Amino acid sequence: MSVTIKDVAKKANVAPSTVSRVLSDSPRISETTKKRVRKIMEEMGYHLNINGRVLVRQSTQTIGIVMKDSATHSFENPFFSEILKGISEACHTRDYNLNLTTGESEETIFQDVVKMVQGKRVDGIIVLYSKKDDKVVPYLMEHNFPFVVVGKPLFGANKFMYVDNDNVEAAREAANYLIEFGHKDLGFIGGDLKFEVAKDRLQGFKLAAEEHGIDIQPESVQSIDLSDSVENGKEVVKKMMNTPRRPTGLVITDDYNGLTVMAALQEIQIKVPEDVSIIGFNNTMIAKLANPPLTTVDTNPYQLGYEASDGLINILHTPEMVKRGVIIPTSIVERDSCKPYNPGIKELDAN
Amino acid sequence: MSVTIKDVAKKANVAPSTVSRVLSDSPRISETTKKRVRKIMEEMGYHLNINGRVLVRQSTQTIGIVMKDSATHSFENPFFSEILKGISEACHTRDYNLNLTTGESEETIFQDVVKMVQGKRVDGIIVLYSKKDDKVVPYLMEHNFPFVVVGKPLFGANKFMYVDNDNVEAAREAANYLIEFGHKDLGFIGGDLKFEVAKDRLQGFKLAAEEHGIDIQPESVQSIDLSDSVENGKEVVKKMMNTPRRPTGLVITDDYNGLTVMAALQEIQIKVPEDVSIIGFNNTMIAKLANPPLTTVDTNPYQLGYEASDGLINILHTPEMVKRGVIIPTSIVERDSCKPYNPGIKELDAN
DNA sequence: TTATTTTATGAGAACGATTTCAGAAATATG
DNA sequence: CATATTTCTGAAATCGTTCTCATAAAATAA
Repeated sequence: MSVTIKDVAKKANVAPSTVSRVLSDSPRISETTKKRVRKIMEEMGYHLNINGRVLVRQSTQTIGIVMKDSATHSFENPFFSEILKGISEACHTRDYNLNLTTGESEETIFQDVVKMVQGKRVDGIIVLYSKKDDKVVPYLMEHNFPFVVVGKPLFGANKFMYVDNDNVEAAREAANYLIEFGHKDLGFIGGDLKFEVAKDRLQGFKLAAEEHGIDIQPESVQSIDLSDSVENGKEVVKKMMNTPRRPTGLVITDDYNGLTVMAALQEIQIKVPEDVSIIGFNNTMIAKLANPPLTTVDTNPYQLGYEASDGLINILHTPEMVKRGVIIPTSIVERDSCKPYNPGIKELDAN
Repeated sequence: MSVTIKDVAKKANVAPSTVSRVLSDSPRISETTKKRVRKIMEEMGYHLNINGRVLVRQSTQTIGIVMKDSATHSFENPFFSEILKGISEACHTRDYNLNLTTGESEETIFQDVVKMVQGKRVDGIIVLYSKKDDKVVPYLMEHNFPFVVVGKPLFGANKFMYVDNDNVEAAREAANYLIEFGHKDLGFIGGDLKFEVAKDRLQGFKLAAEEHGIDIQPESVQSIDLSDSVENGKEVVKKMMNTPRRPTGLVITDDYNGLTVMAALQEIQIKVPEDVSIIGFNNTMIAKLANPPLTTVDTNPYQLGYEASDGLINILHTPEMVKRGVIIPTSIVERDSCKPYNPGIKELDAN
């Protein structure tokens, strides 16, 4: 159908091998024939068929992306979009392609991964989460397949590369930020504790409280996640705010959830930041555009993605030179959702 | 390296062709040998190498996604994430793979497309935008490559498939919604007019105004888009609100921009919906979670993506059965950002 | 029983590139 | 001028499948 290397070879009166070498700009071909062959390629409208190359090179030059099951709506979360953007750009500069899993459940995603690996569809994989009892990472390790995880390494930490934030430290800082503002009743609204991020951030939060001799009411530690309905999420918040020692400062592990919290607070007439200060995570555009704009921990999702991608490609090229772990720094970006604690408020509103 | 069809064949004492036929469950192979071969495949840990198949079948079973240049931040917009989710799920049910362009500029994206097409990396392409003077669609048409565009067909409409909303009607309805609320001074904040969506929605907006004998102040029609900085966007809004006949009802062509508008209004002490009613587009989670929750035109992005994907795959399977255009219905979902016009307000705030 | 059809499998040529090995031509060396 | 080197190109195997065509064996018909 379309013009192949052989067609070009015939027309140029050279061997296919020569054409192939011209294609890869081999120094073993003289400039004159290169020019001639290139001209003929142009004339005939030749274009490399990548699949032939893939077969012999045993390399697809594409990397696979594994997201959490879309039941948990990762697509909805701008955090993932940002990571994806970072990955995408790193791939582009290194001339790699991107392949997305399309599975919806944990199981179908796993099958996608198997297909990618065994079918040799991709050269390496980026796993966009870290979760206990997940089959993906163990599978990849077992099969010795190059991969990097964005998140905390759960086991065999020294056996594969990961890119992560220091989430316990980040959460500690977030809590400290509120504490420094004088807040003594702190609340934590995290995500699904099956994921490591959520655990780490909770740990950091507790750590900060402990260090400052603040004790946390059990009711003030809750989790909502994207698989919950918004209504559910709001319920959780309302319940928390309806406890005797309701928090005046909230650490929320995701900007997206931050919006849910704000919506809930709005409904029960609690004002941010006047009545309660909240600090989010990720610094996605959501935080910037929220009303009021959200103070948040910038986890640099773009860079998370970029480093993961770049690191994976490095591993692919020089497997011996493995960067074991990359920790992307976090920083608090101050906006308008936090305020020094105003002792008057509490009594006034208490019921 | 890994076990191939030939290895299995040898061990099972059959020809490679037989193994291949077992793989595709051909009725021409007896159940007994099928069973035997399958068992051996299992034992040897055989797994199909997709690349061999791709080469002979001349089909990759993957479809390519082309987004607007990421300079315009399409990744950031949950609207695209939703579309992507729809595409992803359609692909999954039909067992197709997904390949993303990684280019950042219009030019590099175009090159990505050329690579996809010429390199035979994908069987078909979904173009996630419609834009005048864009090279992608003409290129695909010229090369007779299967594709569908999400957006309005610009030329050769009867030559390719598209999935779109009726954007002029949708915008007309949005404007009417405000008009029915008694708003007489209407504003429009659109996106980049290079894109067809933006044009259509502006047209619909003007149509509604005309039909109701409302004349629109030229200063009340502005555009901001994602490639602008947030600050720029806010400036535009503030300027518009600082005109003698400032609008009391705003149609905004994207929820995302809706947030920008709300942030700007907030800064100049204009309240939504008390002082100005706003209606957004797309019904992304942003709208749901905004403060106040945004009344918005639901464009069903998920379905937009799903239909595009599904349609493309249909085209790939039966090229003769082309659905030329699919129009996804829109509907207004009412939330809290719109209110009947309160004549008092205007005079009160006017300066 | 013989001829004919059906069923089950095998042989081998693709698919479109890359790459090793070898050899011809050109150049350098003695 | 003969030989050794270097430079350039070609032949052919290979990557892992699929698929057409042929054929042996089994089943059916005559």
